[in-house]
Amino acid sequence: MSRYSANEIEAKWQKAWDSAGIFYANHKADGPKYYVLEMFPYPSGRIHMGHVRNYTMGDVIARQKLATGHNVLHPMGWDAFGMPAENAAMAIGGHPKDWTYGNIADMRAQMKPLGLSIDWSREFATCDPEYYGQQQALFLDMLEAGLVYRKNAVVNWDPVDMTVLANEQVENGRGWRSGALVERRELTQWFFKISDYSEELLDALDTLDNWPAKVRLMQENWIGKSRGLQFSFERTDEGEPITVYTTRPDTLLGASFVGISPDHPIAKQLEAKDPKIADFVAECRKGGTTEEAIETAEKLGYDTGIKVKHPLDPSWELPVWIANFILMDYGTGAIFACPAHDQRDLDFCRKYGLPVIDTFFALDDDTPVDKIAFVPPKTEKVRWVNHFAGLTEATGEEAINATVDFAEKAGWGEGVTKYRLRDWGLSRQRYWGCPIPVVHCDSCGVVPEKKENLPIRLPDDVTFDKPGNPLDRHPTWRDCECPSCGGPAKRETDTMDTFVDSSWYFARFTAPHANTPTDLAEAEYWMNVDQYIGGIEHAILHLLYSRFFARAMQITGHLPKKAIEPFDALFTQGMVTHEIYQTRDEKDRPVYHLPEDVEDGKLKTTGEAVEIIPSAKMSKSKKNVVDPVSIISAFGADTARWFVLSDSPPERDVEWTAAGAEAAFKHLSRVHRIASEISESNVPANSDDETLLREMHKAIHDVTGGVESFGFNASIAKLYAFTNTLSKSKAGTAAKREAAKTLAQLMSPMTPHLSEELWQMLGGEGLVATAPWPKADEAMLIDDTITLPIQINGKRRAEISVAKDLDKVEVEKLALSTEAVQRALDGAVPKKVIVVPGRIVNVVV
RNA sequence: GCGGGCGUGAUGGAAUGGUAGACAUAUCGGACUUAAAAUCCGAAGGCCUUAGUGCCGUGUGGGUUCGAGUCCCACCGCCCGCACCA
Repeated sequence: MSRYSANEIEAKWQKAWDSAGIFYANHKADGPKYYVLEMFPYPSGRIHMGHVRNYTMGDVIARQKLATGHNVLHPMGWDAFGMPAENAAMAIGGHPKDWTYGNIADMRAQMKPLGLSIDWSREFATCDPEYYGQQQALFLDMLEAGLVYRKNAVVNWDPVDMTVLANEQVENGRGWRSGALVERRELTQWFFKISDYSEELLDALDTLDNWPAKVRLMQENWIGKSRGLQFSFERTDEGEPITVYTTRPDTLLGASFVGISPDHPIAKQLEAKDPKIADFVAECRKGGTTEEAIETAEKLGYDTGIKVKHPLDPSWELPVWIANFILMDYGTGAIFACPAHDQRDLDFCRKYGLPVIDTFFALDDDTPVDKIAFVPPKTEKVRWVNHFAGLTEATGEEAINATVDFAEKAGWGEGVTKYRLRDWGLSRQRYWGCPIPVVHCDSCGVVPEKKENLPIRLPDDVTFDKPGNPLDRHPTWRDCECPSCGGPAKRETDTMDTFVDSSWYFARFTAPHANTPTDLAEAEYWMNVDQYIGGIEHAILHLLYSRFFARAMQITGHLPKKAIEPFDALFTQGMVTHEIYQTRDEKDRPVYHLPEDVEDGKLKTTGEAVEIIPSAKMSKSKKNVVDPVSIISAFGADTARWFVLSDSPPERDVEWTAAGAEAAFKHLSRVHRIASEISESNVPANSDDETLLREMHKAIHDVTGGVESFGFNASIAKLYAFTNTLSKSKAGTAAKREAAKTLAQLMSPMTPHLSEELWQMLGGEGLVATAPWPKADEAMLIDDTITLPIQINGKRRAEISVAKDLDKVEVEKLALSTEAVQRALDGAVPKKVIVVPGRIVNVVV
């Protein structure tokens, strides 16, 4: 009898799959297509367990679809541009390109042993000129279609590194690398017009039935639709009226002052004239635009001296303040403040001694607002001081609608819809990204590059010894000819946000070698992605940007209409976690230890006891990482795959434990041993064959159901149970052989190598990977005789054994005749008997 | 503050409104062995001077139902997302 030696088996079958070429996605083949995609990795250099879990899930789907006769597209690529490569160049020298391609080679080598059913012929990296050149072509088409534009925008600026920082790169108001205080700076940047699609992107969320509700909700909140009243305050001087937007127009009679953003045009005018205002505005601009910076900032205001007239009463004058908490890029950059019914406004008015006017009262309480604002509820009745009828009872909603109607009829305001979603700034002052293909010409201005000059390649001869963008100080790269007038011009040195790279890669996979961004015929066949799998951390940005790009690519003729929503189904998987092992150094600072250095709660080296901190996401800094490569060499890829799928539901986190990994390995060894014994046994057919056959069909049914509904843990539980059944069965060899072959097939999406080995051992034809997926026989799923529990008043009291199709009346008779029911009835007639066929009997006494 | 999710044995978790705890881990017992490992077999939610197919039991309290872990309401706890958004 042979032993289970995973590494040998795995190498052997990977070779067999390769030479059979079964994972090449073939457009020409018969059968329905299926496109399964996992979010592609950033080439950091090492794969981690999170990758293993993500790609294994996708692989289970891909392999099961292959076995059910689909043409499967299951590609892999690299999200290869980005800051870490430049940081590595700055920290350890070398070139970002070499670092990135070296990492890709390393990671590919670590990934291949997992035995994923990937069509490697479609592999690309976003830093390949063939890829980013097509991205530049796409950019030019979008520019032509009016989907890209340039404008000034306020950004986080790191004065030491001399670059724009994303909000995520600002920590406590300081640049994450330089530690310098971040400034807000206005720069001319390129933007995608994603905000034009706010309504469309919001409405279409309703069509994404196979997306997690949570993700749809997060996108809905991010797009942030609101309905309100927009109107202008006339000034008492001759200046331009101030337009404000409010979602609570019903509080208009509680107005205390009008506030404008420090970036509002009026503030800018005043800034030029009045040095005090200039100082104040400068003060406001300090600090980043991040949530944290804003959260901790004190509310600051400055009275401009300007007065405006209340729209309902021209003799009522309100002061105009500049306030640091008002954002220029939401609404109109100006508000009217109602302190009685908004906490933020109340705090501000108390600080600066502005009046507080109540316009809403609770039904049973008319105490004036003191320190806590009373926010009128939208759906409950409150008493309201209204503009036309004095005091009335109304819900907030009624009050809002009444006010909008009133303003529109009176002609001084209109109901408008606003969105929180802002245009997507794509300019980055970095080297390692896709160059924006435009040039700046003194006589022609901003001119798009000619398509025949694409790709605009990144120069290789760059240095990272100074901060800032190396493209800016490259001696010759910037210099070029104006594509329009032929005169001397300068290339744009900003590169694209790396989110652009990942916003269309799924489309490129359908024709990765085309000399246009996509090949429409291929896209027509393969799109949409039938199943997309990735982390919840991409719930908003990546997925929203991709949805926008799918629309932009249709407008520019690069995707067919059907791909308006590129991902038919989305699954967000949980993380892989591990306990953290910690000791303390002489200064009581924590020292973390790798799991491989700890045994029985003690350090292997010194025997010192470690403190065990509850499981958390695997991270290098806490050292609670397990290297997939070492797991694969110790137990094999199938064990790693089996383990990451078992125990926890896929959307939840799974805790990696050494014991669990060993148990997975033991189980696979056991299956190997059982199959091996069967292949060598010779037991004649007998009465247990039928029972085993029924169990087999139940297993087919349950495992298939689990795989098709992302219940991998449930499938695996059923596979354990079926293995136990098979192991204990006294059935004849022929029946056991069939059952074992089916077991191999059912396991094959999870443990593809072992399954091939078992399949071969048991005399299966060809490769199990391409053998038709077994079908459950419905008739075999219900036993001839079933056990029915008998409840009395909803409590289980007895059970009866009945034929599966026994008539309801007969079942009732049988149930009533049981001793427990007779005892409970004590001669009385039951009030009611509920018989749920095949399920339960409930007797109400 | 707003929005969403989750609370089940020692642990991970299972359960279209129908036998709660499948399956696995850890634990305990037995077989095999000189012994251990491996393997195989088995026990196992809690309670009890009545060991009974007895009572209790899915965060807490109510409700709907013949029947609730599952549906509804309130509360407690934990987790996640968003947020000076007017």
